[in-house]
Amino acid sequence: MTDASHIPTTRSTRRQGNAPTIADVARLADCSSMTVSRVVNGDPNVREKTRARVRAAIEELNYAPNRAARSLAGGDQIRIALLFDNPSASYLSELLMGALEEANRSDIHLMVQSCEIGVEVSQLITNLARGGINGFMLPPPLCDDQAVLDLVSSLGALAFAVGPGRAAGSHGSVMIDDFKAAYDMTSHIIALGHRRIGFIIGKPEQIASVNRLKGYRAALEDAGIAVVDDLIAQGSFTYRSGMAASERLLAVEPRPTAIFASNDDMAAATVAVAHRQHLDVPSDITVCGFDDTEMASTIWPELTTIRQPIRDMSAYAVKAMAQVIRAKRAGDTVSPENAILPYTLVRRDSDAAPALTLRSVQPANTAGGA
Amino acid sequence: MTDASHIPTTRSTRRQGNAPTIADVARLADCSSMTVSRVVNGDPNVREKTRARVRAAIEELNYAPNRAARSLAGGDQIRIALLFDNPSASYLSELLMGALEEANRSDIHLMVQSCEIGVEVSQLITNLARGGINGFMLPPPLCDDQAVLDLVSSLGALAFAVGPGRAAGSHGSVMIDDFKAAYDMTSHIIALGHRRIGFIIGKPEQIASVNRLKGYRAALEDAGIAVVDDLIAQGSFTYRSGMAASERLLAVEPRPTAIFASNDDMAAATVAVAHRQHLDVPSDITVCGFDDTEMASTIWPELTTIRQPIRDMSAYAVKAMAQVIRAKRAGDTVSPENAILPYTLVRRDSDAAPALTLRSVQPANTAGGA
DNA sequence: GTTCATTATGATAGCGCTAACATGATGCAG
DNA sequence: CTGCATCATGTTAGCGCTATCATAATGAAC
Repeated sequence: MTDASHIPTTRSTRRQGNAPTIADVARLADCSSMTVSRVVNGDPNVREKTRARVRAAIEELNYAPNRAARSLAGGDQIRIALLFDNPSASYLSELLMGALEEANRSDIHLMVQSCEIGVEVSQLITNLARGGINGFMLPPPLCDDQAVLDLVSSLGALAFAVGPGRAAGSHGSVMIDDFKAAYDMTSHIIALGHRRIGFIIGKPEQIASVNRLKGYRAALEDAGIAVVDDLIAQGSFTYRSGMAASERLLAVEPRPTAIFASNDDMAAATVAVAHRQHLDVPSDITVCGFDDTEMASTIWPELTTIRQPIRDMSAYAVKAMAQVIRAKRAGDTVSPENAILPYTLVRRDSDAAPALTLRSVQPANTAGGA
Repeated sequence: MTDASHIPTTRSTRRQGNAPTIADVARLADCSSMTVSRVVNGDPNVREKTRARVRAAIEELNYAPNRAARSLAGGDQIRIALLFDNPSASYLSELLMGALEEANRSDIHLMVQSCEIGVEVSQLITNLARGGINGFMLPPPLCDDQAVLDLVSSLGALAFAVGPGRAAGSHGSVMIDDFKAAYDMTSHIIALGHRRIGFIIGKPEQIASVNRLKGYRAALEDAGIAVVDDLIAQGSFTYRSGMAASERLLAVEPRPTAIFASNDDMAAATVAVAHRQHLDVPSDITVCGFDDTEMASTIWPELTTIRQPIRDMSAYAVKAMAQVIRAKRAGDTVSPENAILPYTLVRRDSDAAPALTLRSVQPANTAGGA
């Protein structure tokens, strides 16, 4: 038999699909595959004319680079694990969407890992880190756990907190300004004309809770409204706790005309309790939430709330992590960023001016408090 | 300069991290990398002794195969797009978890794509298919859209429906038996002693709605209970529609002692309406839902509902799609399966025996209906 | 036109793995 | 002990892409 191995077969045995390769594009554009690669990756050193030819060829063949090959050849594959303990579905799906999208875009291998917090976590993290995970993306409550953060660092991996209570130093983080958001929401309620505004605190262990409470207090003080302790009730972010807290709040005399809960579940519970007492929302009482979870826009009336850009946050996290990891590999020492992303106050149907009293229409920025 | 290229350098220039490769394992286990590959992939033709040595080496080095390299070399890379339009977060996150996990396990490239249903979808699908996507995983409402299904098939890709109203022929599907689930739930309520059981129908376009209604009717009939049209109200799966429907139902005289809503949002709305009318759930009225979304276990009382194994369903879908795609490539013609996965009736705190009447404790399988 | 710096393109060699084939070891019939 | 099937292992050649270096084309300066 004669040697036929050098005859250029269009498709080798091992080729599978019919997806065009970089070589196909190169052939059509009459250049080397390297040039195609340059065009695809935006290398500036390609003549405009060549670039156009390559672009046309890509278009014609409907070429898309093979990710596996790319990351193999590229060499600096980045592996990030997204660990989560918080089972809130709406939070999680937003988080996933942002992270997946960015990971896909930047050819980053993203592992999604559920884990129960506790003893197991450290084992899991250790295994993952030794298994080649370069970075850990940590949403709450994991990101508020210093032990977890330390463990990740000690394993030489990068920890990145998404939505932590406060930005810590050594690792990176993205978050919103909880204080300012709560301040804004409270100010919004005040601007509506309310003076007796109840507040439901979140789980005390989560630092965000404290910041939100502080924002509420600061807004009242800045508006010259006395902070009444009876109008502040402890909750724990659950619906049940929101029911108990709002029952307490609604029993206070005179009744508050607005209640600002530290998250949407507790706000939803407040609406339910108000309804049971035949109080209309918002004409009898304004109820505002925080987080803009699915609950907020499901119930009726839909809640005015603070929207965290969770999707952007997780996308940001992935991008920032990749940057840091690459820099680390290159030998540079970059200190990871601690970014603050903008929130939005989403106004829906659960807030209104208080019913009885229209005294002091202006924001009342004048007198001192109690 | 002398040729040094054959000197076995431990790390070439292009190696990046320090992750061990198959070659490292082979060296340590004193065999060829091919043998390691065989062990990793479970090829039976490896002597037990060798296998043990390789296993030990893998353990020692903490070796994990490089996915990119694997799928590059393996050749038959499978690319699946998960298209979704339904923005329900809890559904989505479950769906994602299952799909991601399975995709990860089986080295399948999963693309997650949000899309608005309508004109755009066909463009998107066309682009994806021409861009090398082999299969489309379609949750509702996409999977009930025959045009979408047809388009995917016509592009030579595989369509796979997750939770469609009915199993269609040409493409694959996973679903639960909506009829049977609704039948079971209704029977459960009947077994509790209820006779006047209201039902809230889902969106009429979704085929599942019809099946659930049929299940409800059948259970009543089989129990010898007359189906009363006044006790059946149309909803559309939203909270708002659930409120309107349950208000109608609760106004019927004599009042139903139980209401079975076709999904959890409408059931939650029913609870809210009942509470507003100072009806206790479940002592005054039993309320049951369907789907076991996050809402079901958030509100108080937590809802008795039907749990779809969404995670398992999406994992199943990925696995089944991979199988079919591989078979197709191999030239076999497999007709994709239409699987029915088991649901569970999750009993929580929103159901109880009816208050006043304990007549007919037994299921009453006797007399004919109206 | 030569020289050098710059820019544009190409050739080559892998990235880490597995398919396909080749070879070596083993067993068992004759 | 030869012959042949069977099992166990090794060799080789890619998968599709990019890093790296080499080379060719271009322009600016002398």
